[in-house]
Amino acid sequence: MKLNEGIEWAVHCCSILASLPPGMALPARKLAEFFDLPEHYLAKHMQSLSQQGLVSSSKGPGGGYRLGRPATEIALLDIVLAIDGPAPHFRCTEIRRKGPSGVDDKCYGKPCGIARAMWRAETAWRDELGKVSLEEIRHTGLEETPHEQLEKSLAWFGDALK
Amino acid sequence: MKLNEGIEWAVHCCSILASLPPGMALPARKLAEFFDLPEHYLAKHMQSLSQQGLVSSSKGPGGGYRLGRPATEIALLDIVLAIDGPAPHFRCTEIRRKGPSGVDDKCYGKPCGIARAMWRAETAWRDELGKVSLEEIRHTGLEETPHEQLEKSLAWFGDALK
DNA sequence: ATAATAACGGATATAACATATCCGTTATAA
DNA sequence: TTATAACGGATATGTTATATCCGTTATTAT
Ligand code: SF4
Ligand code: SF4
Repeated sequence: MKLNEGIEWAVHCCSILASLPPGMALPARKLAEFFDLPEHYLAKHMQSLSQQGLVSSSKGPGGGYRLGRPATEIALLDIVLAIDGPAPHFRCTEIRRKGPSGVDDKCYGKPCGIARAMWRAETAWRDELGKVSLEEIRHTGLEETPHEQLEKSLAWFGDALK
Repeated sequence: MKLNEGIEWAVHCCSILASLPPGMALPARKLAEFFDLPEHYLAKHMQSLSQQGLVSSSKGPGGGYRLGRPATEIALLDIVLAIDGPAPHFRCTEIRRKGPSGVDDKCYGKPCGIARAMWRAETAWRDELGKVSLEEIRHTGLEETPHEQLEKSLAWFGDALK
């Protein structure tokens, strides 16, 4: 199993948006250019974020994306779910009731212990992602980005926003 | 993202093997029949379990699979990893160093905060799966299986093992 | 007004991966 | 000797992820 690559892209983009001066917006085209990503495909992911309200969009020249709410109120989990969708990773197909020993569907109430254990693990995963705010991501990112790159980025965004 | 369906199959099969009388073995053919699964594909998954030592196999008539060690010493995590493989679900592609602001690779030491957060969540997931033993799965399964199905299963396996 | 920008949704095309089958080989028990 | 069964490799099929393309609408700048 492999997680959608778009998750990585989306988190990076949100982190950039979180550092944007208030009132400013960045179009998908610029974000794609900055990370060297396929423009139209990234745009699709940005639209997913927009549908979830994580970012707000504005059309036309000077338009683009900005955060939909403060970075302190966006969890890593929100971004992951926006891209990955809400479906649980483990989906039981009820094989217990198949085959020669299966009995009537009515006899099976709740999902079995296997499914419950898998879902517990998934809940632990989500909980952990829920604890991390975009603001933390942004802050850590800023601290750990090489100085030289920070300067180049600032200059580049300066041009882009002009 | 969707987890391999084989995980569900494999856990169910291991749970059956855990209830097998000592010394007995079940061939993949019988397991597939019992759960109404594609025989050859299930066989592939059983081979994965075998490679990891979770089950031991014996060839020839009367052969098949049995547990490779006591059910108390097999974790749900072991089975999941045997089928799903050891690779982490989140794989960062280092997009931070791409694009116009990227600098030399030497400047990036450890993985960034995004990757670390994603991996922390995955660790939480694995930890949760590591806490569940196959013996618990088996026990819970036995308790929650409808009476009628238990009887049918016992009869069916009685014939199969004869 | 007009032209350029940009989000948006839908329709593709392509690549990657999961699912499933098939085959030949080896080992082993009846 | 025959039948069973695991094993590994090759292949086929289906489904999902990845990526592009198009037409439309909204908005800004000229
Ligand atoms: S609910 Fe449990 S027993 Fe039923 S198919 Fe899902 S995992 Fe198997
Ligand atoms: S290590 Fe972090 S910054 Fe680098 S590509 Fe992975 S997620 Fe992005």
